[in-house]
Amino acid sequence: MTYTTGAAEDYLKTIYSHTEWQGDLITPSALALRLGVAPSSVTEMVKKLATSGLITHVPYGPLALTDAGRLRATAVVRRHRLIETWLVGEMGYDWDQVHDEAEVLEHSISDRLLEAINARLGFPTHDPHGDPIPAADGTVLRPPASLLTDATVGQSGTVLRISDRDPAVLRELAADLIGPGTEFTLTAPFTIALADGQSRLISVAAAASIWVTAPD
Amino acid sequence: MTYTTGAAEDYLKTIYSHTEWQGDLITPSALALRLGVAPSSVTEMVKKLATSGLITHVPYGPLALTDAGRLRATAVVRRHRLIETWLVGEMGYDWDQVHDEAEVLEHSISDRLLEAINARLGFPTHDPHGDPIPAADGTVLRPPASLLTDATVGQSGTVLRISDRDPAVLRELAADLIGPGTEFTLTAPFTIALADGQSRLISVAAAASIWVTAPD
DNA sequence: CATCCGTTTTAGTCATACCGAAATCCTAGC
DNA sequence: GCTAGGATTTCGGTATGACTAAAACGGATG
Ligand SMILES: [Mn+2]
Ligand SMILES: [Mn+2]
Ligand SMILES: [Mn+2]
Ligand SMILES: [Mn+2]
Repeated sequence: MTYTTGAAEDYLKTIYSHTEWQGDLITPSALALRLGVAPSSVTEMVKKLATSGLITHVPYGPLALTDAGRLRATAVVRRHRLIETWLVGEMGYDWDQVHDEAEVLEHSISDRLLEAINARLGFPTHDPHGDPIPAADGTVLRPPASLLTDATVGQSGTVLRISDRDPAVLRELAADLIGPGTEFTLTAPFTIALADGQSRLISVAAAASIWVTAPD
Repeated sequence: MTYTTGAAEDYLKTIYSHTEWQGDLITPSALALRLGVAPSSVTEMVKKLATSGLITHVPYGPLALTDAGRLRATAVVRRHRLIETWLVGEMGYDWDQVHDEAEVLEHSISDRLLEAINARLGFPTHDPHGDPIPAADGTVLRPPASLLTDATVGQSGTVLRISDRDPAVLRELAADLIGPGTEFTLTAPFTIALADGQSRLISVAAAASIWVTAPD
């Protein structure tokens, strides 16, 4: 019933994250791939999550969070991102070093401690990677964004977020002083001009991790 | 081999804690009692811990930590107490509210984060309850202490630590402004006179939780 | 030397999270 | 419409961890 192991939370988070920037519902096979487990493992967990009223699932169809599931998922995401923000803001971590620690702590920190951290940080709205921190009620403020790899030459905009999946990418961009808020113009695939006129060559891996303001 | 689940850490911690102030080795039945599990459960865990080289155990005899086991145990205690100190010092917790949170986090926080917390706190030597924080190498500085219930009338001394087992006791003492460092003279079982001349009536439960400097 | 208490053995339970192989479903393309 | 092939589920397991009651055992004590 009140089934909330760390594994279940990770499934919920992954289901939620898939829709967060990609838009469409996730399929069991995509979920298996993302989590690095066999499809049959997904089927099993899906059964438990559906029984607990956290997702809906028509057999052979894609997965969708229920309201309860979305609330639980955003709660985990909220923890993850607040913890990351805290590690960078107060504990001396770099933005490429926070993910693993947050991945563990998001399952064990109490609500009370989380809110204490939140208050200390001054109720931040975004984590170090530019990801919005869901509110306690599950609300998320997320502006339209598109990948730098989908941008056209000449397009200008602002970096909104960097996927924190690949630490090497984060280090590359940190060295280039590129992060959320950076204003740019794409001058070639993938070279960008910064506001101060400097030019930066971006690796393909990095470009595929950078989400920017949607073009007009 | 490198067997370190949360449960195993709790067994090690409990074995260690028993010797910390009581002195003698713990027996399986005492351990079972303290942990709230059946004796057969202890036997099983003891087998695993012994196989992993963390404790020594002659059948039907008491339990003793090996050097490796003691190091692991003090490491967990160190985490527990640093976390408690941090919760009180920076996160607005009262000293009767930190135990449960520390009980969970002590198993999931990383060494790196622990050391960052330690540094922020200025490398404290004692937790909010007056318990010494073991060093990273397992060293513990612990002055001789005895229970207030064992003190004789007229005896003077300083409160060294309060057992954090019972939150109600902690709240009682906080209301009386009694804590580690409080100087006192025992005027009756259990009334103490404080340095400013004020007198305090101490409940039996509280007196049995207060450790004071050993009499000369 | 018998008794009895603490300890261990035995034989299980229960929960969680996996997996591969086989069966089944669904649909896109013919 | 039919069918092949890919996705999904079912089925039968494995593995681990933590726990238990009941029975057998051992050893110190009276
Ligand atoms: Mn992250
Ligand atoms: Mn992040
Ligand atoms: Mn404690
Ligand atoms: Mn303490």
